[in-house]
Amino acid sequence: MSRNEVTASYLKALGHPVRLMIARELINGQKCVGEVESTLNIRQANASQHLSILKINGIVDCIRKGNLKCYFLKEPKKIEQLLDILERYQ
Amino acid sequence: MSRNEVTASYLKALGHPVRLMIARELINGQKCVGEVESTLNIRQANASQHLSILKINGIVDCIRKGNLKCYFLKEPKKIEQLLDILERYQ
DNA sequence: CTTTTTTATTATTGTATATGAATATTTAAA
DNA sequence: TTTAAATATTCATATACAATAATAAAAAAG
Repeated sequence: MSRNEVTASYLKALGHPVRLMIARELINGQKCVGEVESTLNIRQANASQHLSILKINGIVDCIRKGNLKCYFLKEPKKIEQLLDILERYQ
Repeated sequence: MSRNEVTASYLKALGHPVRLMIARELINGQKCVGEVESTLNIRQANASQHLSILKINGIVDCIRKGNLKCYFLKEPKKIEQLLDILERYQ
């Protein structure tokens, strides 16, 4: 994939209301799948699917913590900066 | 649309390789549809459709110049900053 | 006016995406 | 080692998106 395609894919991954909201939530710290599920009020499978897309695109990563799998932003500052720019004055 | 949805839609509009490339091209100044078409080597209808999506999402605007319709970035600095952040170290 | 140039729209078709239900997998706890 | 809890995957279906061809519309030039 070219750099343009990689960037487009990254933007596309963020360009879904549920996934964007997940990213927002993760700014405040890591969350396990169940927390994402209940915070956003979506189905378990759906949360897992969206997290998978974010992971594939390098937006999040995860670690297992016992029973749970905790997802976190790989580059939280980057996400914060993006949102700052996107929503400044909006 | 909520702020989250507006932002997601904006990201989604940019999250297509052709549209992202159009945005890149427009950083260097406005282009008419035919120029976009030939620069990116895509069909006329396709260029027009992608430009329409960018316009609907507030990424570009256009002015008629005689025969032509010139498209330009509404917030070129914003696009530049986004790309800077997205592609820093990539 | 008619013709040409440029851009937009429509219709079609194929592909991709999103969601939910059901099931499988993984890990920890009993 | 079974059972329960958490997460992932698969499958089915509905919807959205992308690209093309064909056509329409708008403006300028002749």
